[in-house]
Amino acid sequence: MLSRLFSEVLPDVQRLAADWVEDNENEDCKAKVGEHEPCHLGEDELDEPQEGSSRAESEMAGDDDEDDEVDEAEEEECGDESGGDKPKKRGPKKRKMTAARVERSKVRRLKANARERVRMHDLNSALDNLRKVVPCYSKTQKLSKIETLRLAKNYILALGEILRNGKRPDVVTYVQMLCKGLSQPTTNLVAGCLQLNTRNFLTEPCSDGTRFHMPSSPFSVHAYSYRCSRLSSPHYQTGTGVLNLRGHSYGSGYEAVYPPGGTSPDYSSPDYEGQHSPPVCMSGRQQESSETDRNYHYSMHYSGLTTSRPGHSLSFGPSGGRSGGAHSENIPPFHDVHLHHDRAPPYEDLNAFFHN
DNA sequence: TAGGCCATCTGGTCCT
DNA sequence: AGGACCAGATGGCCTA
Repeated sequence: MLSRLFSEVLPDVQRLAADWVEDNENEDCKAKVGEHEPCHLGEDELDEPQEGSSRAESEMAGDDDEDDEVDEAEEEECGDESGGDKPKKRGPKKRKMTAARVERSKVRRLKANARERVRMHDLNSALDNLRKVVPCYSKTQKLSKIETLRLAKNYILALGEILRNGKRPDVVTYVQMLCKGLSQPTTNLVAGCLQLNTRNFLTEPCSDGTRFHMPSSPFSVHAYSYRCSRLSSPHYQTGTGVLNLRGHSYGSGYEAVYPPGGTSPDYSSPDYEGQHSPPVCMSGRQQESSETDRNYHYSMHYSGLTTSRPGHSLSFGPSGGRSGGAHSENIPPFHDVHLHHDRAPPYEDLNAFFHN
């Protein structure tokens, strides 16, 4: 089902991400699959097939007539005289389980297990690709499968909405769409990413002197890489990279993707459907290699500054948005912010950072 | 220790 | 017949 989703909904996204991924993780994955040994296969169970496996056993029948002369007793054992309260099974009479047949069944089961492992690894690779193209990506702390799918769905819907409207979305709306149905940690994560992104829109002057590059296309996407050690652990706070979101301290570790927005997410807004979340870890610990840094087209580095506004919504942006707050009051200053402003075509812009 | 997430095994079903 | 796909079961790992 997941693979169908990917193939139907995200073929382009996957293709774009694949270039970046395939040389790395896919190869590793395949290698692991190849060398993986079937674990705990339960030889005993295979030697004595379970009752439920009768179909499988019968499937492999037909090519071993040479075994038919074996024990008549076995036939009674696995015959269709189920007796008792079990309904009589229809279909071809089950062949008796000879030693050779059992052996073949074993081999077939092993092969099926190996195929299943490969299939699941492929599926996981696709999920990894998907993680890289949804907002908030971290190599060190992956979103769970279900959260990745939910966020991807919301992201697609949000982008589709942008396409339909042909204009920049309100950040509040954007956050709401992205966070719909997400767990609290993921909601916090996405919102935190958006907060940081919006800040940079406001604080980082563009090369051409303008305050913020607002491409003509609504698809301008800006990504920032943060550092995070563990998404599900709210207590990872290190000396750097911790900021506060809705009264909680957040570090970073994630790469976020956003359309440009002018207003802030307002968690106190009645429109906000996401759950208000407990603190989520976004540790500022510099865990990843400098090479990883280089790989991210957009990267953000900031020193550990924390704002504490318990019980308050995010509030930033020059226009104030619904929260109406001035970002300078709520946002810790950033140091050494690296932001690239590209004027690439919409879709290139959208995906550019995934390949850098 | 409970709960969440995950990988793996397994049998059933469908398709080629 | 064999492979792909699916869902249930199981056990391991991690975190609160």
